[in-house]
This record gives sequence, C-alpha cells and structure tokens, in this order.
Amino acid sequence: MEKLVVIDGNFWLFSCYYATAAMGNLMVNKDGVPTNAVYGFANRLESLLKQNPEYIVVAFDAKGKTFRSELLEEYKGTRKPTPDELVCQFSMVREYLEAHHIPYIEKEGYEGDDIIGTISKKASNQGMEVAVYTNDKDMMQLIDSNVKQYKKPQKTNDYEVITVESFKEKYNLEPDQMRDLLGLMGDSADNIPGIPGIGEKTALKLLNQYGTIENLKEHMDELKGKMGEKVRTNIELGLLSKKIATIITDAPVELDLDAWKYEGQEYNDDLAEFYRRYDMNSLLKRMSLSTETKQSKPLEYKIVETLPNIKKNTALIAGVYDTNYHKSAILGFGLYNKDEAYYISLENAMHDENFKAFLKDEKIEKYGYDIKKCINACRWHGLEVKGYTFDLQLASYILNSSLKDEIKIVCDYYQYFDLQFDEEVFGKGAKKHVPEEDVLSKHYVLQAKAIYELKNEAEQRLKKDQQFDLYKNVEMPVAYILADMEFQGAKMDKDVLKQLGDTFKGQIDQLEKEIYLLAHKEFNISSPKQLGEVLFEDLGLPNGKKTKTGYSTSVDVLNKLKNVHPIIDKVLNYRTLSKLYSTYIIGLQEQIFIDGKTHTIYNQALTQTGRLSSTDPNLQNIPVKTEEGKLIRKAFVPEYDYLISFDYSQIELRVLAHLANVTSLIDAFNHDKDIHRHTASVVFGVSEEEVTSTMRRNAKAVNFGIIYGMSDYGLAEQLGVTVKEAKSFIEKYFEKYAEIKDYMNKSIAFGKENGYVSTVLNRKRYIPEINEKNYMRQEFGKRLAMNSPIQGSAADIIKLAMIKVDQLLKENHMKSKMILQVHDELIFDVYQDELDKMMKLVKEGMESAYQMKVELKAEGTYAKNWYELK
DNA sequence: TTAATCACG
DNA sequence: ACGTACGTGATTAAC
Repeated sequence: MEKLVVIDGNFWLFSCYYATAAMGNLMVNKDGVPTNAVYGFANRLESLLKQNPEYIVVAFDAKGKTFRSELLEEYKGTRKPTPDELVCQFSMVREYLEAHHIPYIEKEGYEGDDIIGTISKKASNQGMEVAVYTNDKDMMQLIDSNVKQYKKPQKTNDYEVITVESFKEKYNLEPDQMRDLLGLMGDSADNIPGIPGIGEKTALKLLNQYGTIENLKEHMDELKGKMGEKVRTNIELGLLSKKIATIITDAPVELDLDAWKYEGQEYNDDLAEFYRRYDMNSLLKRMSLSTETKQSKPLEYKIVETLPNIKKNTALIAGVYDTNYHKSAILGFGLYNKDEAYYISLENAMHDENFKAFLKDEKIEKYGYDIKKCINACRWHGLEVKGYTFDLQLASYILNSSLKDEIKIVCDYYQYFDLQFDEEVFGKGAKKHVPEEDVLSKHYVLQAKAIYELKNEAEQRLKKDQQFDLYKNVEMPVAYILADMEFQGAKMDKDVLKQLGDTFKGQIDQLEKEIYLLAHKEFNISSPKQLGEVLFEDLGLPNGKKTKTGYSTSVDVLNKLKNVHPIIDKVLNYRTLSKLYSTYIIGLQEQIFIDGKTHTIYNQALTQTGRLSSTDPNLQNIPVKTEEGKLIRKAFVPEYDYLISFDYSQIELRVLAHLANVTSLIDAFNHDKDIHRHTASVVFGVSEEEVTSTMRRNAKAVNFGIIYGMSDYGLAEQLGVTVKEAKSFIEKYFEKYAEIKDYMNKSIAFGKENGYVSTVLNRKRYIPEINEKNYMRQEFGKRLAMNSPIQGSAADIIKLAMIKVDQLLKENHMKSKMILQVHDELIFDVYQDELDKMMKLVKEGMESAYQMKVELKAEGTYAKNWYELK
C-alpha cells in the first residue's frame, strides 16, 4: 500500500520553538536571526526522511481569518501573541522547504488542519495509507482504517501511533466522535467553549449514550439534575463548538501525488546554501556525509627533507607552537597547492636552499592564516617570507568580526569541517606536548589545504559584500606594516624601570604598614574581599553593596568615602602603586628581549570595531593619566635618536561630525576651535568667552557620552550630577545638534533593519542584541549601533594613515621606523638627520589619510623618551 | 577558570 | 519598572 506522510507544519514549528526557547538563550545565526524553530523542524524532518516515505507534504495555516473566527469571535482568543522571534521563522521554514524541494500547502481561509483533513480523506479513499504528524487532538477525528496519527512525546523521538483501535480503546468512541467530544467539553487551547460545566468525563458518558450532540439535543429533556440543566441551557453553544472543532475534509485542495513524490535525499546546493546562510552546520554536515557527493579523498602528502621546485600559488602554514610567536619554536611547515602537498620540519627547512628560495620568491603567491605571525616567526629564525597575497584570518574577520581566531572555527564558518583544534593535537595545560610527526604534519598540511580551498569562497563573499577593498587594500597592507613594527620593537631602558620600581616598592611597603595600623590588623589589601570586610565591617564605613560576591571596593566607591576615614586615601594610593608595580614595572621587565626591546603582538582580527589590540605586553595601555604612572614612559626610549609621536585630535568627534553632517561642528573643527568649549557655548547658550570650566567639563563629558550612545544615568555617574540634570544636558545637546540625534536614530533603525551597522570603509559589525526581546540587551544593541560606526571609522582612518605614512617613508627612503600604534596615535623611532622630514611626513600622511567633510588634524612632538612626548 | 580591579583610547 | 556609557589586556585573589 502506498504511503503518504502529512506534516502539521504549524504544530511542528511552534513545538520546536518552545522546546528550545524555554531554555533561555535562543539559537541565532551569525546575523542574529533566530533560527531555533526552523532548526528543530529541519532536524525532525531529516529524521523522518530517513524512512524514505513515498509521498510527503507539509500543511501550514494561511494568513488571515478562517470561517471559525467568524463563527466564534473568541476562537483561539486565549493564545498569547506569537513572539517576534518565532514570527520571522514562518517564512524561513518555507524557504527551507523550498530549498529542500519538499512540497507544502497553504490555502487562504483554511487552517492547516483543514488541508490535512481534506488530503487525508482523499488519499484514504484511494486506498492509501496516511500518516499525519501532529500532536493536535482535534486531528484524531481524521483517523480511520487507513489514516493514523503520529504524536511525538515530549521526551523521546519515537512517535506514538494512534490507530482506530487505540483510539477506540482510549475513548470508547469512533474517531469521528472527537468532534462531539470537543463540542461538549470544549478546548482551552483553541478557546472553544463547549458546554460550560461539562468536562471530559461527563462528555464521554453522554456520547456513549447518545452518540452525537445532535442526538443529545433530541433527548436532552431526559437528562436529570444540574447536568441536564447545563446541557439544556447551552446546547446551541455545544453545537457551535462542534462545528468549530470539525475539520473540513472538502477544502479546495487536490491530491497532487506527482508533486509530493519523495525522490530520496541527494546533495542539494540550494539546501546547502540555506544551511550555510543560517549557520546550521550540523545539518549541512549531515547532508554532506549522508549523500557523500563530495567525499573527500584521504589527504595525500609527502614529508620531505628538501622541497621540490614549486612554482604554483601555494598555501603555506608555519607550525608555531607557542602563542608568542616572537619567542616560539616553529615545528615545521605545511604546504598545499592544486597538485602538491608537503610537510617539512623546521630543521630541514633551515638547511634547504630550495625551501628558502621558495619562501623568498615574491612571485610565488602564498596563501596563509595569520600571515603576520608566520612572517615574524620565520624572521626570528632567519627565514624571509615574501609573496603572501591572501590571509584567511583577515578575510574572515572582515566578513564577521565575531569569529574566534582559531583556524578550525573559522573554517567551520565556511562549512569546512576537516580541521582539528590545536588542543586536540597538542593537548592542553600541563599535558601540552608535540605529537609524532605523522600527526603533526597531517595537522598542518590539512590547514594549508583548508586555506587553499577556502580562498575563493572567502574572496567571493568579500566581493559580494563590497568588502574586498577593505580587506585587500587596508587590512592586508596593515598586516605587513604591523609585522615590521612588531619585529622592529620598542627600545626599553631597564634601569629606569628598576629605579622606579625601587621607589614604588618603598612607598608600597610604607603604605602597607600605615594601612595595617589604621585597620588594627594585617590583611591582604589586594583582596577586594578582605578589604571590603575591613572597611565596611571592622571600620564600619557606610557601605554600598554592589557586586554579587560582596562589597565593591572600586575607585568610585572609595572616592566617595575619601573624607570619611584616612585609610581610604592610603588604600587608593596603595592600589595605584601596586598596579603600576606589578603590571608595568615587573610585567614590562619580563617582556624585554635580549635586544633590549619589547616586541608586542598586535591582534588585527579581534576587536568588534576594527581597532587593533596589543598583547604580550600590551603597549596600548601604558599609564599617562597620573604623574606617577606617566613616569613609566621614561623607560621607552629610541633605538636610534628620537621618538616622535603624532595624535589625531578629536578623531571620533570629527568622524561623528562628518557622519551626522553637523554643520556647526564641522565649522568649529575647520576653524580649529576648542571643541568642548564650542559645545559648551552652544549648549549653554553663552559666548565662548563666557564658558566656565565647569561648563566646558560638562560639555566634554557629553561629547564623549554621545560617542558611547550615552544614557542619562551613565552621564550622571560620570559627572557626579543627578540623573535629572544629566537628562537636561542631553536634551539641550540634541536640541542644539539636531543632526546628531537624527543620525543616531538612523543608525539604530539601520541596525534593526539589517542586523549590522557599518563604517566609512564598509567594515561591518553585526548587532544581534538590537532585535532581542530583553530590554537591557536591546538598549545595549542600540548603544552599539551608535558607537560602532564612530569608533570603527576612526579605526579605519588610522589604518589608512599607517598605510599612507608607510608609503611616504618608503618613497622618501627613510630609515626611521614606525613602532607603535595606540588607537589615535602613531609613534616612530627616528634618526637625528631625518627628524625634520619625519615630523613633516607623518603629519602629512595622517592628515591626508581620508577625505571627510571635516579636516583631520594630527599634532605631534619629538623627544628622547615617551614621557617627554606631548 | 572567573570576577574584580584598573591601565589605556 | 526596568538598570544603564563604547572598545581593549594584565594582574590578583579565590574558587
């Protein structure tokens, strides 16, 4: 007997949604679109398809009203509104089915139930077996000798099959009498009233006796007692309820068996594209595995001692063992191209002229993953690498900045699942070790292969998103520049650190003693827990319990207690000094190489905004705000003769003025005004001369607040004023700079609409938070939408500046070097005889980096150490 | 490993 | 009534 599978699409989608949505964190794809319901739906369908049904079709409710709501206004009235996170998946699941070439039906004016009713009856009449997949008990009325209902229990994936026999056994009724049963007892899920006061038990009793509601009506006068009364009063409501609970079996739907024939599962590009778009990796993988169209041949490669002549473009990966590639061993190299695959150990590589020639040959294009790492790791081993034209890490970062930096995860993003985590190969923690060469070589050759095979895909995606230019002409050149900066390093004067360390240590010890005296006991001042107890319990200071673990002892809390107890000042001082001591005095000294320099590592593929980050050591947070801290900068000295530093002046505000097209701000900048003073005069309605220092301070805070997507509360905290006052500042600000308010609203709207915001160079940041239900997360998303284009565009501009300056230095044959980047500042190590020219070139390069409605301004100085700069 | 704190733009 | 400014990294204590 031929078998037709009919799926209640709406039921499946709803149940899949609530099955996972209840757990809290909703599954979303990379663009922040919720996908949990469709994902669950797809999983269920795929399992079902394994049984190879002969015919299959899915039924959905159509939009709009049905005859039922006309009969009964409150029909389905008790249902909660469908959450937005599910609504968007209605069309997605249809997309899924279309991609899958699985037919579905929806018919205006009818519910899915009616479609199912109609086609199951028609199929049953033709002698087909019908399996209806739903949990809806209304549908049991459709069961007959050919039609069975498949109910999915909550916990398991085995379906409960309801047949005529099992139905009869349970209810002692014919399936068709389900309508009468529901008519009498009602259905709370659909808000069908039934006869008030009649529940399942009574309804069953009545039906066993009278068969149908119509017949019951004939005999209702025979009924006794309260129950009889209830029936007689509401019998019409019962009949109406039955009508509503009756599934239509003659809807205008044809049995289109040709269209519903299931042809079996084959690799399907449309479906693969769908899975990719919504990040349903496991399903994609399952399809690839089960269909085996792309069965990957076992990787064939040679472990070589000398490299054969390679002329083709080749993916090249260096096996760098430790995270700090300036110090790490290289284990070996994996190479892969169209026709060749090799692994060569470092030892062999170092002695192999062929390999060295290959590395150095700029004409042989190389593709890599984190090319800066590879270039520098090689340099420390005396190997020169040239010709890298593709970096999978950078390309992927541009496509989606939220990707983690591990190559396996990035490849998974492209649905390329062949790689292993480094941790799987090397182990972690104390167990980390280098494996046998066969394992090791395979790991790296596979990585090279992945890079080689994903290059085209990544580049195509970049082009499609109009981001290829950003990748190729900004990030790639910057990678090379950063490689040079890192390798060049920043010269340190160890003695300065040592001396300063002694001074700090002395002061710390002294403070420690004084604090113990004031506290009347010894304790660990660096432990927030212990400090909190001493301050708020032993000394009984007025507390503000803030953190989940106990008292907060952060600066803002302590600052408020400054005048309450003399210990506070000492604790604050102690904190500052021990921070400086451990992080900068001790930390930095440990990072000085034998060449007397620190070689930081810039992470170019980490921040969500496009900024760089610096580690090992972090040279982007060297103290400057306090005098004691700033002394650390005396340890940064030139290797050549001078250090020079240029800062962009107010780059983020300039970007904002440009993006929001704020006439008065643009004008003020172009006339080189003090921007905070200008803002104060505009907001407070006084002339610039009349601006007081308080007014300027407030205006400055508001200016910064604007960039961050300010809240009144946040600004109040910052300024130490009431929320009300802060609010009025903001209102005034937006009143005077209406363009900014406009721009911010537009940014938010764009973010909501598209799920991302972008910078002047089309760097994107996806903001899934902005469409979330949770108020706080949504507000956070809005602030991101306001801040990211500004911070990100500023980051774009300084990257352009680095490229421009680098180019100018090359054109002018400068020997001086760019060594540091601190977000809006560039620092160079320069020769005496190049000093004047360098000052000119750097300024010129930075100010001409990017054309905006506002001029860019860079100011700088030269000195014998970093402390003296500015 | 995580939370708290504080250094920077 | 919510509970609140954007982006980072290093160190310490405490689990």
